[in-house]
Amino acid sequence: MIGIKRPETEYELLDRAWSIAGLTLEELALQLKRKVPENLLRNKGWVGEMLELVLGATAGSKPEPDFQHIGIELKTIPVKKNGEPKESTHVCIVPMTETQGLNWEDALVRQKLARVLWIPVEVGGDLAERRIGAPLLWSPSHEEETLLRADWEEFMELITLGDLDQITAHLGEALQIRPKAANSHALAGGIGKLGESIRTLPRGFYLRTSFTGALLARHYHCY
DNA sequence: GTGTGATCATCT
DNA sequence: AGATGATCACAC
Repeated sequence: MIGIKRPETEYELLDRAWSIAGLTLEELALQLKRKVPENLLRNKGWVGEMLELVLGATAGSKPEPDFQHIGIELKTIPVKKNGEPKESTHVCIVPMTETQGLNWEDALVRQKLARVLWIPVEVGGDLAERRIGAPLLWSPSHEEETLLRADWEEFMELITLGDLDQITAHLGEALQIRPKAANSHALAGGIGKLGESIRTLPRGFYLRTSFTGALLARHYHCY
């Protein structure tokens, strides 16, 4: 069964996600008539792309939630045997031009995180044998949103003031900014210290592992 | 280059 | 070992 048709409701999407829970990646790939790669070294996004396919996400690289018609973003999250995430979670590119007057309410990062379908996938060992976990449909709690917003506002102020050199992955409690580019020589538009246009390294917003780990634990621990 | 899907690999 | 900075593939 290949789920190519997009789910029309939240329930339909969640139902489909539950239907693949427990499958190995090999079993999922078989359903999709794909080959499991040897490893993820040159296929870092492979697991995420398989899940997009089977859940009926519109393949594409548009800067919007995967299932915009029902307001849901799909995120696969690599989890260790103890259930904790192994990696941070990329959310979206960081806007670095025309940022003045940008509100949290309108921020793409808020739109994407407003409702997320988390699909945990085992990490480590043979790629083909890793299992897909139980889906979790999540929206930030009031506390979580407050945290995210505070980080975002701090970052956007630095960007708007041209203080890009002050931004490192050490900043931010829930959200962080790290490079997001083909390589360290890539250039994107930005704002200089004098308000002028500059070229700088493209960056992305990421959720810290501590943040996603806490939200997974909060929802899965009650089983 | 931009933005999607992310994980890799090096440094501390 | 964990986190930070760097990198890989693909569509357009």
